[in-house]
Amino acid sequence: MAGGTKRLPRAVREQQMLDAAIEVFSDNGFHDASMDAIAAKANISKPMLYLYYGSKDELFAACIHREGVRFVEAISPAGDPNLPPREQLRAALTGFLGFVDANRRSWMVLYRQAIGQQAFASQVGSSRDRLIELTAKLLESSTKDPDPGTDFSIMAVALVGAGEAVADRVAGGEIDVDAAVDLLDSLAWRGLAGTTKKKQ
Amino acid sequence: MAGGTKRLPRAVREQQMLDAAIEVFSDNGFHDASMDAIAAKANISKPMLYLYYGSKDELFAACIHREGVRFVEAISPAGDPNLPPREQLRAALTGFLGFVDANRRSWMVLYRQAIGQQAFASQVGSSRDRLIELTAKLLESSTKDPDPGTDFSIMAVALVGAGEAVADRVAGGEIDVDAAVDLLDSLAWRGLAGTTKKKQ
Amino acid sequence: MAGGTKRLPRAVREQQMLDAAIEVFSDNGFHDASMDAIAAKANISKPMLYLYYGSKDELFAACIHREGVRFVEAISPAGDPNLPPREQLRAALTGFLGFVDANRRSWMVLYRQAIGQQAFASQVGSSRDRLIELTAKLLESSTKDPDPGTDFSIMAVALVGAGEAVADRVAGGEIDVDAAVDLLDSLAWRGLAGTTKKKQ
Amino acid sequence: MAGGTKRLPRAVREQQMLDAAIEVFSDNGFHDASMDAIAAKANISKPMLYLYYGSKDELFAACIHREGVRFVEAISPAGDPNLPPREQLRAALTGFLGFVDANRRSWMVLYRQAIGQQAFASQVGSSRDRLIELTAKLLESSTKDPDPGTDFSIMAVALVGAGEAVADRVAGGEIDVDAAVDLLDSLAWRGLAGTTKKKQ
DNA sequence: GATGAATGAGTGTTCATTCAT
DNA sequence: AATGAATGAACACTCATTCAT
Repeated sequence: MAGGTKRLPRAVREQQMLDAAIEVFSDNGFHDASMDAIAAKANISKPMLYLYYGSKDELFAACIHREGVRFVEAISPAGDPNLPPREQLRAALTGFLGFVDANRRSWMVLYRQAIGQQAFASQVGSSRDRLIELTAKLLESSTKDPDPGTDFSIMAVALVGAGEAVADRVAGGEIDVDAAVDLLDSLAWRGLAGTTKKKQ
Repeated sequence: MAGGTKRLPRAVREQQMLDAAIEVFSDNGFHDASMDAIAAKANISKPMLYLYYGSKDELFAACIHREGVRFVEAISPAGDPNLPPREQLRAALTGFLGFVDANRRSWMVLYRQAIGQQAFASQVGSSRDRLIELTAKLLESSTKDPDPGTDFSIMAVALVGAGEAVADRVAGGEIDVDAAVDLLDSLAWRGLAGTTKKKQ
Repeated sequence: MAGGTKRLPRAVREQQMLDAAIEVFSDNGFHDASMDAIAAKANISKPMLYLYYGSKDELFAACIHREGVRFVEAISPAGDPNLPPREQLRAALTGFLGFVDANRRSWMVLYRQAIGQQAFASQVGSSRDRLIELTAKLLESSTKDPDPGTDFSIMAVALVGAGEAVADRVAGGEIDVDAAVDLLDSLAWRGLAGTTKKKQ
Repeated sequence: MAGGTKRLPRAVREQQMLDAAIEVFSDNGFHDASMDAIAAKANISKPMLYLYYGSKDELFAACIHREGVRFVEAISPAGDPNLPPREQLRAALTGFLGFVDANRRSWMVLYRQAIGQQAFASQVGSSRDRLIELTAKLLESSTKDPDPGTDFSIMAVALVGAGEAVADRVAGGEIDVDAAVDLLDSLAWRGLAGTTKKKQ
């Protein structure tokens, strides 16, 4: 305890810090998260945080980055080109919403946090943009005979937006992942028609 | 100095302050907006802000409130029950996106800001929830022969989410209001089918 | 109400203001008493306070002054030179403690307040000094054959100090006026001997 | 700058801060003493004050506490039960007035200050109450054959009050410690009789 | 005579950030 | 490699005080 400053390899320390940071950031929001609190939670001294990350902003950026990577990894399997496009989209939705469900606090809050913190909006934007692009491609490849004027990337924006809104409810525990996937899948392919009595 | 700060009636000052506050809040985010900056922008002294609004939080809340009211007013015409439901939805979309287009900075950022500011999330949430409810009713009344299990309010969540995402692009000038309205309208009724070559 | 600004003669207004000021000062202490609160309690506008008293300090000084005068008036009857000195002292004690008992909040707190507020200590001091002088004279005139070196004014300081301490308890309701008078009277003439079983 | 503010051990800094605080509080009174001024006088930065004491109130409380302890220590020797009670009282008076004489500014003003600051009155009150209790015991044990109804604690209140009043004069340099001790000692045992020519 | 409107100046408090060890 | 000690710079908020009407 007193003086038990374990020598840990850099990589481990880094994760330890990010874990602590994410927890504190998500609990308190960016501004109300203090470096003191993060250092305390990570069981290290404040100067270590600065040694590793340079500033609060950079630390937050690192958090967003790590979560963004994890997020993309969670969705990537959807990219399996052996599946038919529609299955791919479904897989992507499942990956996305499953991730949100499994990482409610750490991701959701960071995500919503970061969007509000304009200094980081662009960074979140890049993760999101990758998601949108991926979605756009899926949409395009799964649409036979598309109207030539169709802008799939804007369609993807809308779908991802819908996905995010639904994800909020998933994260809030108001709806479960499967129902959310069905809803979005249906919305994508049939619009409101999907709410019409089936086969009747 | 610059603006000749001369005794104005209360109502005028209030708007002056809110205008300034919205500008500063939207430029800097809630936490990075200082009361000093807001007072300066409003050409008044800080104590006036406190006299009129009591605290930074209350000032921000007042901003959200005013914009929320304006927002609802902008969309309300859509409620005309003489129109067929689908026209109503279209009118609502036009009202919504038109408002965002016309009040980019003041609304968009406040909106995104407020969502990230946990203390205010609930307040924004209520405006948003009203919007979602309204949407849900439109969806329901415009769907003939609905599947009995359909949860229109979750559908509405998704659509509003899509709308917000598209609205971001509208506010960013990346897409124009009409195209956005078409897109969301199409998404609502036909899903991706709407991107298929028409008349085919 | 709205606009019912009664034209009151100056003297009345002054008392009204002082009453309000004393109440607020005694409730909150000098620093935590705001001119706003005083004006509100006096049912007048703040500028009136300034018109009549010039500043918060001067207002407080006026409070102390008025209460000081009242205080001295309450004790003065003791000066009746027809009474034997010891009766005079008893009358003075009764006057003093009776005043404190009857004006707990307004006097006691102001008094203790003012002593702590060094800017006003001297002013309170003057009321107090008059009291001490009076006491000293009583002591002197009632002591037959005094030791030539006796400094009655320091004796008076001690007695008045004892009186104030006892007065605190009177104001606090912990002891009643008569008991307090007996105690101090006894202390003055017999010291602790006064606590010895009588006539035994 | 002036003082070469170099990393000092906690204990040292604490005293440094309290010294400065006491000086500033006693010079200006609680409210008019600014944390800035205290920090400046202590040759440290304001955040240090907050790091060590948390708030202005707590800092003031710490001042009162430290002085209170010193005060009690100065008087404690009087508790030597080998001395006859009357000697004990004399020793206590000497301790008390000697302390006041030696710590004029730091104690006197703090004491008078704290009494006026309602938030701290209770804290001072407790020190004072201990003093009163101690005095009451001394009085009781030194009175042979007391009147059964005698309330020594009220007697003690009066005596301590007299002591405080005299202490003010001691602190003001208007009377020296020995004379003050004689006066109070005499007052306690003989009342005004003590001013009568001795041996008569 | 009376006041609503307005502010300059200051206070306590916090926090990201950096030395000195 | 690691940290306890220290601070500069802000910020929200308050209040006595004064115009302009």
